[in-house]
Amino acid sequence: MKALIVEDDLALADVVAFTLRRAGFEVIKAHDGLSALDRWQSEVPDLIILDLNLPKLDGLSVCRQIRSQDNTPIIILSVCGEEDDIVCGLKLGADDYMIKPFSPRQMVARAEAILRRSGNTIPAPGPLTADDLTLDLSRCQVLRNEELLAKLTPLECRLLEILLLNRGQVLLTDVLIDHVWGPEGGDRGMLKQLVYRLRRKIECNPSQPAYLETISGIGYSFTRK
Amino acid sequence: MKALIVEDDLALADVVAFTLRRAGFEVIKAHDGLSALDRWQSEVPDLIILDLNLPKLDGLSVCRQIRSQDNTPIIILSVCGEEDDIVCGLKLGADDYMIKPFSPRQMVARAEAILRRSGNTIPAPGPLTADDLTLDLSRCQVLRNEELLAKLTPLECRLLEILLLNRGQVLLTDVLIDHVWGPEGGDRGMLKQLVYRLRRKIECNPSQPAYLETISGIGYSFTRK
DNA sequence: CTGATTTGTTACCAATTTATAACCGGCTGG
DNA sequence: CCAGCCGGTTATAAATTGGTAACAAATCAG
Repeated sequence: MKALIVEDDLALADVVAFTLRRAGFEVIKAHDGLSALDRWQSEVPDLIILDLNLPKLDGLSVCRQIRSQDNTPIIILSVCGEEDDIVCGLKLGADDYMIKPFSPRQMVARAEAILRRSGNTIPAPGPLTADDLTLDLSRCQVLRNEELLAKLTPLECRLLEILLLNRGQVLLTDVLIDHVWGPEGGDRGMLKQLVYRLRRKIECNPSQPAYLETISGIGYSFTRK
Repeated sequence: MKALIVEDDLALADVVAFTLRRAGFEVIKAHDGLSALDRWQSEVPDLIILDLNLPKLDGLSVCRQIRSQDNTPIIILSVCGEEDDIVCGLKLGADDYMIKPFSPRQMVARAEAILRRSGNTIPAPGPLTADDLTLDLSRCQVLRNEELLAKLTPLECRLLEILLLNRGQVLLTDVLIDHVWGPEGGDRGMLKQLVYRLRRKIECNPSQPAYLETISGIGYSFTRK
């Protein structure tokens, strides 16, 4: 299941991308209206998340262009106070809308609802593994080589989840905070603390992490050695 | 006995499906009006649960179409505040209606009432077993190795039922609450209490449960050891 | 109506989880 | 150099959670 995110705010685009990836989507991005149409034609996504306020070509035009050719499900994003644009977008054939700011969970829920309506099946997220580690999300447990390594708390579980979903990539501190606590929910101190506790549970030698690497000043990364 | 569920909210459709299956129905689903008619013609269900608010073809139209050809029992679903639609649906020949949210039990009761009225017999659910335990739903009794272990109260019975139906899986507290008390019906305190009482009846050592495992912060699971 | 059973409510405790603050060493930019 | 930031560590406080118990309210059977 492939989703195209069209959003000029890079930070927001990242949050949306990670959230959808976690829900099992393959994600591609575009940061202006023209490249959005490019990507749409070349990649043929199953779902489009479309910001209305875009450089080069505004979201409503993108919406109209796409609708003139097929009915790929579209969720439009808009800031509070632009109700007219939303109505306009829905008239142009968009399937749903969301007002910024919104919670990642809400977005996944809407995306799934729309795909369901358009007759698609929702991908089932498989077990998360990396190297010899496996994360059992339903039980909040980490296994190493099939055997129980540690029981995680709900927050630790969410942190490890997003790290594993994006293993090998560097995740910005803000992105991590957003995913674990939601918008307006956490700060760097709390993340520092959470990383520390997670390392103590999953690293053999927590002071010299083998899995959870620090990228100073940027964020963290789950590295496959 | 075959039931067709027409509902675009997949989560709700699942709950309804689950409930009817437990009551002994074979269940098929449709998520929009058009496919509902398809399924109805191809599967010839004995009962239809029909949401009114549907994509592609609305519930009232579906109802009219079906009634124009035969009188398969129909229960319509509607959200609070759409009384007009319900009246309209009943005029079109629907047999009963329910306002969302509703409890699963209520739905089974209505379904059985309608089938009884139309001269059908109601299926008898089979016994549920796991490990050496057997739950006799009709008598609210738990057997261990064929002999009586405990008499359960109706609520305890419903709790054990959903746990056994999903043995090995982790069930979220909210899911359990919904199944036992219905939406808007219970809270975590009541569930905690119910689990406590159930454990005292079925566990050899209630303070170190062998069957009913706690997944802290998440929910419970019936584990087969 | 009476008594037993079932269910809901409240309180308490222990354990766990999460938040907050303080300290330290290293690095960096001025 | 050094002031400030960053990240790791430690300690402690606050909040949450789950188990237990006692009791009140509701329900049900005789």
